[in-house]
Amino acid sequence: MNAPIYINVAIAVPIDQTYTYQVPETFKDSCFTGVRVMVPFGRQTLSGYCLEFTDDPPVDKIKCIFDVLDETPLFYPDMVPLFKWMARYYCFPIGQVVKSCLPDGLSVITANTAKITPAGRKKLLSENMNPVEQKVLQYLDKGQQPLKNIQKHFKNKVPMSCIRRLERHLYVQIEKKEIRGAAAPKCIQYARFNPGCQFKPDSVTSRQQELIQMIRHAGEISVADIRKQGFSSQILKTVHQKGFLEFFDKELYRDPFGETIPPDTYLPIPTKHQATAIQTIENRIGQGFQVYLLYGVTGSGKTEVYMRITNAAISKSRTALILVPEIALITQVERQFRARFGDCIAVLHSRLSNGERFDQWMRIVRKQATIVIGARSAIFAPLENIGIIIVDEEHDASYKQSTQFRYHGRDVAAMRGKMADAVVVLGSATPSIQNYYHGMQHKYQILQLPNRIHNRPMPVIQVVDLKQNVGMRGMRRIITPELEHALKKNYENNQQSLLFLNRRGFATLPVCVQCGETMMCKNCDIAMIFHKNIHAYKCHYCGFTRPHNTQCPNCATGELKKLGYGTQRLEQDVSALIPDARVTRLDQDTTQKKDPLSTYSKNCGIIKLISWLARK
DNA sequence: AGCACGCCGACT
DNA sequence: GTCGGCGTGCTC
Ligand SMILES: [Zn+2]
Ligand SMILES: [Zn+2]
Repeated sequence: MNAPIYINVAIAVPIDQTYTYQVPETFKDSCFTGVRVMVPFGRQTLSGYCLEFTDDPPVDKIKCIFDVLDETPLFYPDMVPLFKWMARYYCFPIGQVVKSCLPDGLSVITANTAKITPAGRKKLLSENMNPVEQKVLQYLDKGQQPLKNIQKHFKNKVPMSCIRRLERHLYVQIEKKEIRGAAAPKCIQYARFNPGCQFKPDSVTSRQQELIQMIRHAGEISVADIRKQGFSSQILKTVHQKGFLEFFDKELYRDPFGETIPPDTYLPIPTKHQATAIQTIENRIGQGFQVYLLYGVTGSGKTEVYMRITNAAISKSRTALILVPEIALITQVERQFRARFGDCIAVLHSRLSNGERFDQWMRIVRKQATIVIGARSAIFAPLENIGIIIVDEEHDASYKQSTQFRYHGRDVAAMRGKMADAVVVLGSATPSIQNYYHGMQHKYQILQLPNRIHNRPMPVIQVVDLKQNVGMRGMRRIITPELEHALKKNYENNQQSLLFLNRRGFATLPVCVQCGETMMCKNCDIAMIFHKNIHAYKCHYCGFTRPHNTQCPNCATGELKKLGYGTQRLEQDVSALIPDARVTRLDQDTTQKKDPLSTYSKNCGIIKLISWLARK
């Protein structure tokens, strides 16, 4: 008789505790740290995460797990101490910590689902029944529904007791149902010639023979491609039934960017400071935990340092994790890394679809990707044996999650690095005070890149006091003579100009000509912004809109004057100022696409990017 | 978070 | 009596 196996399970409920379950013999070979398990929890059945094995159960009454949901663990055991640390440090229930660290769309939800019974259908015909119950039965007659949906459908007007009464009278049956998340590896059906068959050309029609020839020629080909070549699904079915070809599923890797990037052909020679930084970090990889603060001015070539030290980690058989604050920047960094490292890169960020994110996650778990580039949540990527964690633009506030589980990506990075004996590199041209202090205290080591690459001079900065424009109207308040001159000079020299303005929209201040009040959002107490493209006022906080001809809500009759200067207006005015220049606006309204910076890096013509990139 | 239990007032 | 509203406590 083997000793019973116990596991500690974290369940995504707001309870600051794990629970111990027994693993029955049937699951002893499939239950690992990092898989999800279905467990009985009170009267419910929930999915939980297997965190660790244990020998001594804390209480006497130990239940058994019902099922193991994953073949492959979703994370490696070395994440468990990090989960526990985060749960304590950020005061967040451990089950929900684990849940928020894993990609969305995996959670299996079990819902109490109500289903109408034959007796219920009969009752529905008899007509003499409580109207509320009748409505519920009619609703369920169209198909079974989770209890929550019933509540939602009837706007909480149906008391639970009513449903329970229906159950008691056996008009409905209530049982627990699993609703699986949508994210599963996307598979494509492929066909190939069945090598085991005895192919007799005279046993098929000429069209069927064409198909077989084509498939034999191709080796393997997706069913979708076969259909594209004009073969019907019927003919495919027939040939399959005759045993000449076989179908198989191939997992599709959804490349979020789908483009091939030519490899780097030459390596830039590092500057003296770069070389020192690279050497220092490289020597440390594999020698234990250390945080470096890479303090490099803009244009000093931090990315080159990142790539060199990533390469060092890879050649020491370790993995690398690169955190970038903005999704827009991920694309840039990814392109450079892909050019040097090829396909062993996974990308994780919030704009991937659940399916794409799941694919990337599993590529990392299966060690098909050893370099991960991503935004904040990528710090939880299931990499094993991490050699280096790089946090680019370390000072950036978007590393701090500001809802729910309020972790700080940069601090978690430091802790993960510490637990994994990895090297952590925090890069910034303007380090955060906290980390600079750590550097001064020699807790972190500061590496400086004081010069720009190729000894390019630092940009000339001229501060222009806008107070000199106080009396001006329209664009002259914003575009000073100095700026106009600089823009025109750039245009004549065939160079780009970038203009930054931290106000989205066209007019940012709708003021009533009659009473002088500013029109605020009725929900949010901030000014409504006029947007030219939708020709309406919009609240940037809640999205509430009002039509363009809205009258002052305060005095009800006053016209609104569109004051204040936003990016759309700047775009219009600059176009008027230099009519031949190509002007592109880059703000949240135009940046929704996955690759906003591509135009920026490709076009060397005369482009003005009027924008506010950094933060909403 | 669910879900039970239990107590109490408002109805048949 | 019974229904249902809500406060309290538990979940391996
Ligand atoms: Zn008014
Ligand atoms: Zn609003």
